[in-house]
Amino acid sequence: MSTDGLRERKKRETRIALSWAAVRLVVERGVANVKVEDIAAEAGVSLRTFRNYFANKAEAIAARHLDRALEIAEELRLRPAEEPLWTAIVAAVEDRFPLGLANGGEEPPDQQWVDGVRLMVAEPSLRGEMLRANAVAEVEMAAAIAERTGTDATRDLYPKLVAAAVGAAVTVTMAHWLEADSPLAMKPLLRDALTQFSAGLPEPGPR
Amino acid sequence: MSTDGLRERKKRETRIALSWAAVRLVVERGVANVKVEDIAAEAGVSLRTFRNYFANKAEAIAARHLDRALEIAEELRLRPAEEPLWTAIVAAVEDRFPLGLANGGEEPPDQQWVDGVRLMVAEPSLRGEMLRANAVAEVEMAAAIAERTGTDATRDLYPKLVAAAVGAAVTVTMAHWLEADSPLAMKPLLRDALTQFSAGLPEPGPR
DNA sequence: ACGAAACTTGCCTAAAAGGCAAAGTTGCAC
DNA sequence: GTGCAACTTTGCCTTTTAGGCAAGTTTCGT
Repeated sequence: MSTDGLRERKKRETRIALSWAAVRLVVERGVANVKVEDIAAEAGVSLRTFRNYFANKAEAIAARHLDRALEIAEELRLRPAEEPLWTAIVAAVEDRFPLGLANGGEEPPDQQWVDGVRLMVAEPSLRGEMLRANAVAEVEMAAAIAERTGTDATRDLYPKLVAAAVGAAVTVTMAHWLEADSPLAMKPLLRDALTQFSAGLPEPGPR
Repeated sequence: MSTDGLRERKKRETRIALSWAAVRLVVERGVANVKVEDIAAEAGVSLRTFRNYFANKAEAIAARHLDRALEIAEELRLRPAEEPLWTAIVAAVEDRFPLGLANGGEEPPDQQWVDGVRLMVAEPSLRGEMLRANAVAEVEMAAAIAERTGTDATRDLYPKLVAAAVGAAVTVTMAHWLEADSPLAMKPLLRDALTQFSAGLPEPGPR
């Protein structure tokens, strides 16, 4: 999956170094107090090189998010073809989601980090960029779904709708999670959101 | 709905003038060949005033989209409370959607305009901003849905999921429509997308 | 009609953005 | 291994964006 020669590997490493540097600095100091120059310096490359990789701060920051979303699509492709669609989707998401959000999803993220992330995702430009990342990944996701269901990624609405539902489930879950005062468990929320999308969202009966 | 005194009205007018100017110029010339200064000039205000209204080009352009999305949420609130949720949603969307996309949805948009719009929405920064506009409107939408269904906009996932589904339906439909070679009718697509979200997205049976 | 509040504008500085070409690396064929 | 082609990094440079601040105008409420 990654013996592409030195050149490719270095490039990926630089890209990741830059985007992690961006995230770290912004979570620490707030987006307004980080210059692109700082990010480049932190990652050990020139400002001009930063611009070869990313058009702006937001894109650099959202790159981690994008990569994760693409991995979910990739994972979906790797799942056995016999597996029912939604089973595969839930598995793919839960598998690859342990969000690069914090370190690797291992240790419980400390409060300072969470606060920083909250501030970060509240930033308008960032939100847009993360949503865009979702949209990019949804194209891959839709293609994977089309393959798996024998639908047509170009002409049919279905695979696009499912892909969009997955993206929406992830987005809504993260938002809900970040808004909650008491720390919620992420996985059950995610599973719940995906299940509701797959099963439909009929109006809840009058109590 | 709009006798808010001169000040408010002028402000709204300026905002709209600016964002239409932005859209027109960008559709004509492409986003790279339009300076913020040009937009301000076209709308008859100073560059500095532009910046009082919008942080950047993308935001100005997406403002039309945002306003439309907010109107849909507003319309949902106005619908009779007895109407079933999804009936009301479909009606609200179809009612307010005749996309400011072209003139007002009346005349069939001419080819040059459609091409321009295609280029415009292909622009990465623009896509992000439009998605962000959706997200902003979805908050309102979720609140309206929560009211209507007796759920809690803060604690429950349901209203957020439905709002996200509406946003996704609109986005997917527009993308699908813009990608199609032959001109498709928008309304049936929209209705179809919404219906699928409400009813669920089970894997299509093997043919 | 008058003062408070809000809006517009110009001025100014810092930062972002991106074209271009020189210098440095890596990959590949021989 | 050598050498050339392709790609990457970097510095330099110019234009554009972004936004703080304060002076001048317009609108609002009483």
